[in-house]
Amino acid sequence: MNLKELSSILGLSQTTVSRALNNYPEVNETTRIRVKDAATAHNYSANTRAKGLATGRSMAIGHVIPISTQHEIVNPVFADFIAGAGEVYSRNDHDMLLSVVADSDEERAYRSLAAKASVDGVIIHGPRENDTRIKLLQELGLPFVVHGRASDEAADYSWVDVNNRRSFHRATEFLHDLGHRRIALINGLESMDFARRRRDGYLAVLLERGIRVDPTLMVSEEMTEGFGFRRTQEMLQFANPPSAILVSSMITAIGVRRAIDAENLNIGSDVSVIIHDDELSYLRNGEDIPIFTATRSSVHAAGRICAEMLLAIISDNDQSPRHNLLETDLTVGQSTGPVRR
Amino acid sequence: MNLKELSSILGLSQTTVSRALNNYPEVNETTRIRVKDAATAHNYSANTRAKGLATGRSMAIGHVIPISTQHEIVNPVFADFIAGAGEVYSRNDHDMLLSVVADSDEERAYRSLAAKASVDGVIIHGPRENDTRIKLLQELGLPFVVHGRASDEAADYSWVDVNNRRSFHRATEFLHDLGHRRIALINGLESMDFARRRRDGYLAVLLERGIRVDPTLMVSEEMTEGFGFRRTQEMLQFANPPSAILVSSMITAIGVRRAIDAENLNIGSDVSVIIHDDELSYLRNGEDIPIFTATRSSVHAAGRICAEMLLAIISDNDQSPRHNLLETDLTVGQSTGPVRR
DNA sequence: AATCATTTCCAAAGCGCTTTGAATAAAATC
DNA sequence: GATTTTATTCAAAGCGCTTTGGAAATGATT
Repeated sequence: MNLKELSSILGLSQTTVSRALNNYPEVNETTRIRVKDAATAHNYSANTRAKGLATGRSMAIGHVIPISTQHEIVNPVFADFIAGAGEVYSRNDHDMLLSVVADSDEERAYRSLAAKASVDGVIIHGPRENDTRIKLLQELGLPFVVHGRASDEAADYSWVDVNNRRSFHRATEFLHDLGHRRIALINGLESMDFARRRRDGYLAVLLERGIRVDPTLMVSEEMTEGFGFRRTQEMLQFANPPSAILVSSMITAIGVRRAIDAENLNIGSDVSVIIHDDELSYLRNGEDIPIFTATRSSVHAAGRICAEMLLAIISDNDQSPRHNLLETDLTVGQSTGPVRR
Repeated sequence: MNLKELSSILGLSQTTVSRALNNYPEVNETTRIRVKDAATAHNYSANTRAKGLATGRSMAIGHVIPISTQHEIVNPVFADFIAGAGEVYSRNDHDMLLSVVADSDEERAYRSLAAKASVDGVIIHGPRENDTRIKLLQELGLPFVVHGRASDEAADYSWVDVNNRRSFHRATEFLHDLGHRRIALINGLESMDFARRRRDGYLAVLLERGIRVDPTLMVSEEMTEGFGFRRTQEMLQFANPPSAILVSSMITAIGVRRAIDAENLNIGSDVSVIIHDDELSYLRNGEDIPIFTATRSSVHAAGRICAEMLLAIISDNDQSPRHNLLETDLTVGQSTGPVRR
């Protein structure tokens, strides 16, 4: 069923039928209703590609996902972000286009999206050190929103980010206030911007409060469960082990917990733990009382906010950069307590 | 940059340029090279929508994802599946189109994909009891592959599935051989086909070996961490608690472990645990020696296999159903041991 | 009744590509 | 040297839609 058939059934021109369906004013309301009913009855929807060709818009948003496990992206956090963004797209009749590409092909993927005009905009995930994507997209003239920020990018651009620095600053202060002086940081890859900011927040407190920085208490890697387990296990063997641990992800924290349990130590009393909690649907931080004391910020909501911002930029046709800095909650759970003397 | 511009730059007709780029034989090799070089130089790629309109193909595969947390889909397993499928799509110049929709809109989403002709095929995730999607897609004539199977669907269709029944049958036997008689099953939602099959495998062993089925040892819900924790905690309070637990997911198993640890019991010696391990990138089941004894099957690989099957169906233009039943490995880890007397 | 403004509808052009059918040039055959 | 084949190239139609620039019909105004 296409426009031609539908309009001949209705005895109307394609013009009128098209206008009726797209809610243009210059069509009689009676006719409009008749047309819409017929469209429903014959299960007609305008062919995406033909419509796109005619309007010059694709009604789709692209997400380029590097395949490598070196990146933070094929991880559970991603599923929740995508779910949030996808909700917004659907609600606004947009499609979500995912490109899973090898790391080396990332730039090419963006160029191709732009050249083939297959999307109206893109979301950039997990900005890194010396990220070239922002500059590239500005050159390509493809509207975009960054989930996160790129510290060493001079140009202004639209982003949605969590206040990672303040978040970890507060968490570190909280631990210090409880008397902890040996505070470890189990961070994400510090080539990722968010991880750098978290480290900065952590280091700032040590500096402000005159605590010596111990590099053996700072580790940074891809945020897997195994990483959390291994590094915690190691640290607990130290002559002077940490009394508190700051962990960048729920996933990693699960490994941290496993290591602490394996040593027959108690979280909260023997070792305090604060995590960053993205509020993952499938890995909730407890029900009423949080399991872990946490800096909390919903990545699902972040997905929604990014998508809304991007759609607004596209429809307003206003490329002037927008920003949204989300603050985290510091929610106290059962995993922190005063330092043991 | 479009075809018209490019061909006028080259002093050739659009026909020739198009044919050169699409590797048609009726074009001089010298010309082809000249054309391809120019295309690269001017960063030309054919407009997706125009190409699609002309060819009648979208070069995209759709995935419809119901939003509700009642379903198993916005979960970490999904991220790995998508990554696997996406790899295959990229390699074959296809795009992946994600539709995140409310549960009630699922059917409409498929109809719309078909009517708008925006994809060449779809993957169906997580078939359920009385799943209507298979029938619907057959009516719509949209090629598809099901990840999983639908027990109560009479019609034949293409699927890729794990041998869930045999998998849990073997796992249950393994526990029984170790002397366990009180074996609990912490399963996914049993409205989901895979969960039903796992239960069947489990129940078959009890029947075969003359063990009384205890309904209080069988629970079924969405596979979250919290679910695993709560139910394990409850069961461990029983007068006659389980000595072994079969868990349908790594995520749930993390909660199970938390509950066992909280009781100061030891996994492997006090309580044996076998999980189903999807080999999630971010939640590996240990490095060399598995943490959990597990029935193992990579969901990432399943994504690849589904995608390959679907692309083959589309390009061979052969709708005759194909099947792929994947067997799991039963890998012994540190979480199982002989029953304590 | 004549004029003008509104409302409602339509024919046709155009979006950027592929593909059919034909034309031209070069090579091969007689 | 005339004719047929083969190798290259091209003009134009068509994919299914939107949108421009009328045209026809209706209603309001003089």
